Amino acid sequence: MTAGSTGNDGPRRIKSVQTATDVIDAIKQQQGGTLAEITADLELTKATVHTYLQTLVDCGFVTRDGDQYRLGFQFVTIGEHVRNETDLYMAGHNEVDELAERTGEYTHLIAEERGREVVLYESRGEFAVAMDYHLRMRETPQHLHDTAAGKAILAHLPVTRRDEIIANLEFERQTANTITDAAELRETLADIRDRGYALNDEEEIRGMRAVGAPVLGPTETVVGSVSVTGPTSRLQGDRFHSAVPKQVIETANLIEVTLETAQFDR
Amino acid sequence: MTAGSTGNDGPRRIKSVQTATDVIDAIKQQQGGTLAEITADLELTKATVHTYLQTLVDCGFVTRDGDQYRLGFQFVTIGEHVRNETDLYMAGHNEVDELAERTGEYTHLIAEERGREVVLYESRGEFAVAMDYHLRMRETPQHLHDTAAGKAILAHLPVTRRDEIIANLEFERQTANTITDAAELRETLADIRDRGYALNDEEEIRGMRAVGAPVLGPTETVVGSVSVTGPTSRLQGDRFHSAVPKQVIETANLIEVTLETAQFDR
DNA sequence: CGCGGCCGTTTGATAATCGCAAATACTTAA
DNA sequence: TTAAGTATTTGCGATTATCAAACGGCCGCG
Repeated sequence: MTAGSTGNDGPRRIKSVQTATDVIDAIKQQQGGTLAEITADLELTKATVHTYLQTLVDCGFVTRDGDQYRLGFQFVTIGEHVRNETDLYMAGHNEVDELAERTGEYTHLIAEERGREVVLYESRGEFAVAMDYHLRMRETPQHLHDTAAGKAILAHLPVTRRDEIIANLEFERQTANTITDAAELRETLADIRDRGYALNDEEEIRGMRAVGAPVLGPTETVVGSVSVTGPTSRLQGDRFHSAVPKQVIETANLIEVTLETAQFDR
Repeated sequence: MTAGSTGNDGPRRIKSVQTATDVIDAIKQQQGGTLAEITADLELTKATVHTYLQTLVDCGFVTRDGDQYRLGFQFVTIGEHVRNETDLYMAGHNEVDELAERTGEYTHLIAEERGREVVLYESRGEFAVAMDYHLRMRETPQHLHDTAAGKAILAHLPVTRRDEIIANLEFERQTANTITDAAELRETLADIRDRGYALNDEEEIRGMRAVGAPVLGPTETVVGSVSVTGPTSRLQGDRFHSAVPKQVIETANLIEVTLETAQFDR
């Protein structure tokens, strides 16, 4: 049979690059492993995976220590490069530091990519206790519907993108408060647009609340968001519904001004 | 002529992955660009580069905004993941923060990979002035011979690796003080081993000094280093040659203890 | 001591893929 | 409208990736 008979339509892609991505993902999820272990997660031969690993080591994406393969520090340095190229990060990380100082809680600077939230920067206020969760959230892009920062962004995206993202949401329940259907989410998003800030009332993690505000660009397009996260015991009443929202919005506005004013050399 | 006649020996590699790496590098160096611009840096056809870019976008390594291609935030999140998997980072970043508080200067936590230094973490003390250089050093792996942290690592690497790295050094002169030949470097490294700490006296950047100490693992293998960097005006006399070195070594030792004690769950 | 099992590595062969050239579509400017 | 610049698609031949199978190294066990 001919090659074309497989019904292989669609735009053309480089299969080897997709395979390499699979290999990288496998290493990432296993937190490093031997050739045999990595191969087990991939529908490929040991020999093939071996060739990919050698190539990725050459290119610096993977390191090898004995028979353990791990992701290379190149991801750290390129990641740093990407952050420093991002106007939102350059304009915002100092403000987010100050917000952490003023509130004493964890603060985050968030961007959106492919319908997920990306933590560009995290700052820890003096009352913020060590948590494991903040590692997870920085490592893996989270959904946009169950965090304050995510909802703040989602609320201000262009309608078409918003609809597209909502349509692809899985609404996995994290806590009793997680929003689990599209209608409820849309209502909440309308509220957020009216108020100018988003709340997360133990919707992602039990015992944790958060306040988020969008950072808008010149043409009202949302470029990201800022948020404050802390235990429900400290985020209550007036502080949760008025004082902290005011501070978060103020920070977001300051970042907006910097974004429009400052020239980030390119 | 037949395909085999090219004398293509050497270990087998996936060419498309190497090409994808070239594409990523081109985007990185141009700080993003159009298809035409990226193609100009690569000995490939526009059509070919186009297919690679589409693939990389699919895989999340590249984002597209209109006709501008940029590296994706996936590098940020994977980079974060790699850092959090690194024992040295988990054991050291708090100590490096404290060192910054105590000295008031920039402090760094450094690892080594492929003969270059990688900035795992940077902390800014209250007297540390904003610098552009610290962005550069975090983005691009630096050589090991012209920084305090680098020399501290190099001094304690196993002889074979050290010789290998020194043999591949280019000794590019950065300032009047840069060490520019292997003999001089070896002498300095011997001193560093005797003293237990490394100095950088305006060898990388004019006006900047630094003190670095190695972080050693259980079997005396070096796993990284810690350093303090500041203007020569503040790092002088006793402070440069005794007080700060003492603090840097203390921090490195604390990290060593944490590394041996703590169980980083895997 | 030698054997079996379990790694990682190499290799031959061929189906499948990549990469170029050229054609096509899409945008903007004049 | 044409023109000139983009980005995208496609046909096709040379190159390459992939698998199976053989190889080599290491450890533990009988």
